Amino acid sequence: MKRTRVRFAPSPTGPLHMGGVRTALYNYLYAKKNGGDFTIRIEDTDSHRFVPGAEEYIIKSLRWCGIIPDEGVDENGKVVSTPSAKHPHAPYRQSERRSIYRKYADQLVEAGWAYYAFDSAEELEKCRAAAESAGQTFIYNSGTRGALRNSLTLPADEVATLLETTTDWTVRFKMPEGRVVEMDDLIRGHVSVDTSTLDDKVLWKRADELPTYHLANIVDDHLMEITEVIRGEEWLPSLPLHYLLYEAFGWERPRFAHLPLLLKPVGNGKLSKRDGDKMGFPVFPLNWQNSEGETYHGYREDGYFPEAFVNLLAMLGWNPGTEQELFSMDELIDAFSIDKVSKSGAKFNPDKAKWYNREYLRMKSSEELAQLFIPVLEAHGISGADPAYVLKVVELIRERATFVEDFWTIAPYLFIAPSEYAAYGVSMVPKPDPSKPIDPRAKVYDESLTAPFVAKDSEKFWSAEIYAMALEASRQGEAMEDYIRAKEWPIGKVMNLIRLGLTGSASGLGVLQIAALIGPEEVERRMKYIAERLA
RNA sequence: GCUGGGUUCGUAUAACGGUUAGUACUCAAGAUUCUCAAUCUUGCAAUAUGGGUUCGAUUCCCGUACCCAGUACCA
Repeated sequence: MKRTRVRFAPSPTGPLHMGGVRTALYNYLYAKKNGGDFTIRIEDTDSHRFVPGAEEYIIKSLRWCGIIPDEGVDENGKVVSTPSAKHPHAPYRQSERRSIYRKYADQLVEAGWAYYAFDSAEELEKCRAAAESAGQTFIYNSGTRGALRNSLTLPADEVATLLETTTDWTVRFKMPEGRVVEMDDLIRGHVSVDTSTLDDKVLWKRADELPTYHLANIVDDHLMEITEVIRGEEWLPSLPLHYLLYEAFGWERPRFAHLPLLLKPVGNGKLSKRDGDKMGFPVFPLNWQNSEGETYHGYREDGYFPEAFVNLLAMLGWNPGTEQELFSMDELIDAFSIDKVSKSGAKFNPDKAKWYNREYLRMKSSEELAQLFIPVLEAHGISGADPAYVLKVVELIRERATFVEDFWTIAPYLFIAPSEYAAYGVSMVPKPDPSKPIDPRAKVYDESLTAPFVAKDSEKFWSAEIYAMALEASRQGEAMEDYIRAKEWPIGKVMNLIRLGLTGSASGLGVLQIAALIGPEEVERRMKYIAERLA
């Protein structure tokens, strides 16, 4: 039995988005499930589209997710360029493997599976334009190659000269005529394609002496002893070519699995990097800044736990057939099975993503969450917070939080006094009730506190009354509820007013809980402040 | 256009010829409460469509519609 070996082969043309991470994850799960190796190979055969920093970003992203390669371009942050016991197949970057591919391209030409093509890009462009104006599509294949400039049509000596003297020729695959390629896909089952619909793909380019994806991919997968190729659905159309390439080389081919695409949450089409910022969710694992200085949001920076991100990604297009939804990486490895991967594209649901994060947040201990919360507090200018106090806050808020950041956004007033009051809250302060006139001179409450209201106008009597009750009640500390009930005051109204004073907001945590946390002196201070502000 | 792939509640999916078509997210209502969340309970909501095959089709076959991908000297 051959050892299972899979690879994740990204192209460093930009940041890896969540669809790419999912592809890597499924490869990783498959490898680990089968006790095999997960390798990373960088497919940088397109010299024009190389983006600095992209490769590093990809490796860092996968590491954040806990997807650690057994073998590959980078381990522990350093470049692996020369073969070693641990890295027998190095280098893992195709640009560093340049010298390998030429001989395979030539081998195919010698065997009659490929030929040299001398058509310039402009000539081909002309062919395409001509076909298009005739309402057809130009295909470089058995139907057209006889009329084009290549080693099949040109005399041998001219071919030899061109090979020597020009530098823009290519090696093209000679797509056989009239064959039906029968293929098997681990996810889709049997697929067949007629070769007459396929074209003579470029395999190798003299201009930069680099192979194209197709050649490099097959050669490297073979050399690296890959047993299963698990990749995105966009590769399904080139599967016949890849099958034929294995046949041409006489190599045993790996098994293939084409994963469904990740689709945008609303509307049609696949998830693109713009969708996230438009719809308010990240599409990248980590923040990414492009060359124009624009930053794209990352799951990490938006507060997602890597375990939650991995979990939600795993469940997009795969499911174990049970009702379990929460999986650790080890559980995923244990449950993973490629034939449970669905065939259709999965629309990403940001709400569900948040749900996953909340579930993971709830699984963490309050101590751990408090630890994570400290830096958030510091970022908001709260330094040197008492760890015991922070822990109490976390315990009070944890059930309502989705992200660690929420510990701050839900109740900043547990750390700083409110300076503004929500308009809605202020509007809820009771208005005068004509049917229930209050005697402004009643001496039930502290006159110094009710005075501002009484002095202004009778319209505010009722408000003043409530303020006075709230102030009085707030002085009772944690006993305020009993006090209010004993006095038979309208508990909801009084409590809401105290909450407004304490938090600046019309809704939120329990008043008693807030009072207990911030302490009686702070309660008094805040209540006096609101009395002055709203007078 | 052509070639290939896909199609179960709004979303992710379960049901590998026989179920009142299940679950989760979202949404709605109720309970609870000093408010808001959380929580609990209940509810709304799906087999794209037309033909076959079969005693019986979500499930198998064919057509149609729609969606997606590919159609580069990009991956």
